[in-house]
Amino acid sequence: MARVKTVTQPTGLSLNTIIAGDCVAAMNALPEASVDLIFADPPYNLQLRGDLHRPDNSKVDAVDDEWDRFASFASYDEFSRAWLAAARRLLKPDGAIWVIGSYHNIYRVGANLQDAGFWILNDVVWRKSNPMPNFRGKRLTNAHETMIWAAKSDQSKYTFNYEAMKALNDGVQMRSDWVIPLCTGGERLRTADGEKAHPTQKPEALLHRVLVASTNPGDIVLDPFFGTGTTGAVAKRLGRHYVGIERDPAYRAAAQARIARVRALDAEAAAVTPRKRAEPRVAFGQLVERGMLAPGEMLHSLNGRREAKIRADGTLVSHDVRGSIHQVGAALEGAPSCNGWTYWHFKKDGIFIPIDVLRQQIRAELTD
Amino acid sequence: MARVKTVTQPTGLSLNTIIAGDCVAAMNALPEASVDLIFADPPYNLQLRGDLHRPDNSKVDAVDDEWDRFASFASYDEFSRAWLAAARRLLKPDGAIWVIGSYHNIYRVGANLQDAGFWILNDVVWRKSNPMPNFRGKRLTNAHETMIWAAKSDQSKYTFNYEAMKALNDGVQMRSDWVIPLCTGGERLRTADGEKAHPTQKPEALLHRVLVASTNPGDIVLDPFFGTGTTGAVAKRLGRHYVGIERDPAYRAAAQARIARVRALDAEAAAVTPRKRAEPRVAFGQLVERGMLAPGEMLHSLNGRREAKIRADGTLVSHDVRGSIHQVGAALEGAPSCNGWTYWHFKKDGIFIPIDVLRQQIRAELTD
DNA sequence: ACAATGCGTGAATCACCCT
DNA sequence: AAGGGTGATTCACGCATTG
Repeated sequence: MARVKTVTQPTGLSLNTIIAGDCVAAMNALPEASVDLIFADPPYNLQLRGDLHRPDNSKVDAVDDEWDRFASFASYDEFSRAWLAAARRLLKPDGAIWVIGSYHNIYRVGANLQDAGFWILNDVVWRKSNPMPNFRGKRLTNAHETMIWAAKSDQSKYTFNYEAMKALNDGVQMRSDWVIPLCTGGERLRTADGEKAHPTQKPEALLHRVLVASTNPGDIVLDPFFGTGTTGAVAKRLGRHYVGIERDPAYRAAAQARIARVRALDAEAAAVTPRKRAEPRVAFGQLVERGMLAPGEMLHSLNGRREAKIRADGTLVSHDVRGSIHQVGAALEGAPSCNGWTYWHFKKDGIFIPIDVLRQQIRAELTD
Repeated sequence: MARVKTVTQPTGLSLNTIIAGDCVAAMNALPEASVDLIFADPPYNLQLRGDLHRPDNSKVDAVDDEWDRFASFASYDEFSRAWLAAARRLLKPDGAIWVIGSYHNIYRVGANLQDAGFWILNDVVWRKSNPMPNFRGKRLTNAHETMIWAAKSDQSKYTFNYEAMKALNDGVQMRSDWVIPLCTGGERLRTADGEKAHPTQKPEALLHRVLVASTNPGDIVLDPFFGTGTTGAVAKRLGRHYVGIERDPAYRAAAQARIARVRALDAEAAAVTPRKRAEPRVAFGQLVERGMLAPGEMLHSLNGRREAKIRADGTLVSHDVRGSIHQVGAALEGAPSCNGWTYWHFKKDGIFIPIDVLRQQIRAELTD
């Protein structure tokens, strides 16, 4: 993935570039249903204490507190609806979005996101290991931010790399609360005079987990509030394509330079543990055809209480129940469903061995 | 505080009682500006579709009660606006509210709460130490719920017991994420036939922290969705007054009996011993996400004879062996098990450093 | 008596392919 | 488009039972 090179795909999208301009206008200029994932870190300058402006930029007279508040929330909602609608149009049917925010704005964003037809999959708490303390002692230390992960619709077959997340979490399911430190130290971009290049630069660790969880290598990730390009840097490293939109030229320049320094990982390093479902399908009948199991042989449940006879066509029979390994297992257990591969065992030298080991043998041959 | 006795205050409020009826109508019948704190656990509008079974085929006992069913987001919003308006009227000018919810409803509630004029002080994440797993492996484990803490207005001089919170948290500022287990075991109320008395009973530890943080002894706490009375039980124990509203007679009866069994503590006894912290678990994947080790980088055994490449999901690959740091180490050594933290080393300035030193670094951050 | 093992369960928006 | 078959999928903790 070149750092400045612009690749034009059949979608008409220029990949791995930063688009200058307003995010809504820029998104509306891109082809619909062309993007796999959107990561959005929208501004939340609600301006609740200072001057208030209506959506048309006219100033609100501070007559009445209720009206002020309403005007300011209403204009933020209007902004949220506009960019969420543009974002939803860009997503492929099975695409998904992540939005990050704090209590100032996340409730507005979340409600508008639901109203737009997105289907929330999880909300994820970024628990900061090193938050800024509350200096005045008037509230709790604000030690987290919230991310909403949502599919384009409740019909979407969204991407979730379950096994990879489980691996990242030492073999147990990844939870909805993630402990990750703030972006500080060498990772924090600085201007020439040592100022923070961007006030709210997100840690790359956060984007790493987001992209590993919900994209595959080669996917297209759009960030409409690109800032200094954390999304682009992590996408490039992990072998995903990015499209950034940012209106501030200083942020764009910082992002461009930053992403240029990133090296993409080789495919093996970027790879994650695949889902089981992706493995080639093997029919039980194949074990019979190959003589790994013989018609007439008996299969047993692990506890030894159930048994069934193998028939020549790869079905089982037990008393008056006939059918597939799954159907017979489910019927005998009175269960709604049953994975016959792990339920049934054959006997060898007096011990029960799951028939799944035979399937794995065939699969190993297939991938040789 | 007597268990059934009704005390009529100058406010006209009957304290330490459970009012039967619909929460909006009941609240509107109470005097305005008469309550110090409101704790609300409204229906979540879960929108569950089919049945869910565990991998062992047992059925999950889901929340399917009539009170949790709403026709649409619009009708849920209407319901939220109605009870929030009634609640706000009841609060004293310096009063505050807590609302608990999940991603299904909390964004609707939060936005409507802001629109009603409440001023959010913090959102607080209840991190469940023992959540139910995601059985189908399609999402992250939903391991938290969200509470919004808001003052009646941005002018309110709300109560916050900063020092008490700090003491509860081993002498450091209380954060906005609270680790508390689910309500199970002896605390969970059961019917005569062993069923859950209420499907969503909250743990007393949660209410304990809420009331210690944001009320003083003698304060009046209203709970418009009283259920089986967790708020009342904890309020009584801590020397606060409660007013509950609940329309289900079975829940009211269970709450009444429960609160009767509670003994109010004297002030001294209310002090809580700080909990001891176990050493936090650190996943190898966190080192990768944080950039302490890069995907693609090689790890080495101390003798230099074995090496493996790091992948993006925190697994290792060496020849055709893939898996966790422990699994790959064991496989390469032909050993039944292997502690990957001490087995694997990274190379820095020509010397081998065990990856365990990086884990220690993360642990040091977490326990600061 | 105490340790080891097994079982039950919790606010859950929990498939997907092929015919 | 709808229906049917295959087959993937769980963590922490309390409590009861077994050793």
